[in-house]
Amino acid sequence: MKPGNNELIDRCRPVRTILSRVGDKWSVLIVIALREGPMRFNEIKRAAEPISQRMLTLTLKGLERDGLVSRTVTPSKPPRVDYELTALGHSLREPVEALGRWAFDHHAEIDDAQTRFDEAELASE
Amino acid sequence: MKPGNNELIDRCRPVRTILSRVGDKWSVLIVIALREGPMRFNEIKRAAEPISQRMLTLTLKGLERDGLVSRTVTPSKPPRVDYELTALGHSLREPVEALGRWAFDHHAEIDDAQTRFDEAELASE
DNA sequence: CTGCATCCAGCGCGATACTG
DNA sequence: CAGTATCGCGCTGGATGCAG
Repeated sequence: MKPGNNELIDRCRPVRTILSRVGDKWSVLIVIALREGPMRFNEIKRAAEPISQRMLTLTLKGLERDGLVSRTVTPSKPPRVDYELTALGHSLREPVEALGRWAFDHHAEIDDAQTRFDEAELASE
Repeated sequence: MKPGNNELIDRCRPVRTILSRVGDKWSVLIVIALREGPMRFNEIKRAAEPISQRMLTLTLKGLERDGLVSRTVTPSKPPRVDYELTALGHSLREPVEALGRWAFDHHAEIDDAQTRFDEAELASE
């Protein structure tokens, strides 16, 4: 086996971890929602509808743990919590938006491919 | 509610679909493995270790359905099946590799952030 | 308003065994 | 070699209720 083969996996390990963040159901949506400035919990919830409260909490905590989002509590009454992209979070937007553009540009092709595939499958059954 | 809010979701819907492909556990690994040319089923399996046979089959079928990978059967004995990136599949490599570079460049920062977060969490318990 | 705890259904995915 | 079929566990994620 050529050495290159195993390096593929090794070099991809950290990448895979991050891709699962990016690929999870809500992370990207939240990162994009926060692109123009800080937002409060329920603002994000409305912007990212139909996210459930539970998943918003969990996703925000994950993003905060990864250092992509900062959380600021203002202990007023009622309490106020603002979320904002960190510098790291903003730097992630560039490659993510590139992927978004790709998706936008090609989703018609993908739809077509899927339709053709499904029809071919039906025909052979 | 401002109209802008819903556009966010609507414009992201096709994007989200594609992000789930990209974010799933094996798709990207396979796309990268195929970057230099066609490979046979078991070649990919070895390159993408420790993928299970089941997941390789399913992932390849998904990629084929999306038009990212083509499947060519040579009915010899034993049978031979080659998988290869389509033009669409190759075009996906660019944004994916950009994301990969971002992940590679920043995974140390993310590790640090996670460590700090986890320590802060421990301290407060 | 913000967020955690609990319960619960669905299915992603791995292990294993079998076919052409 | 290249799949398909089946089973089962664990995690994801939704609904609801409670707390600060």
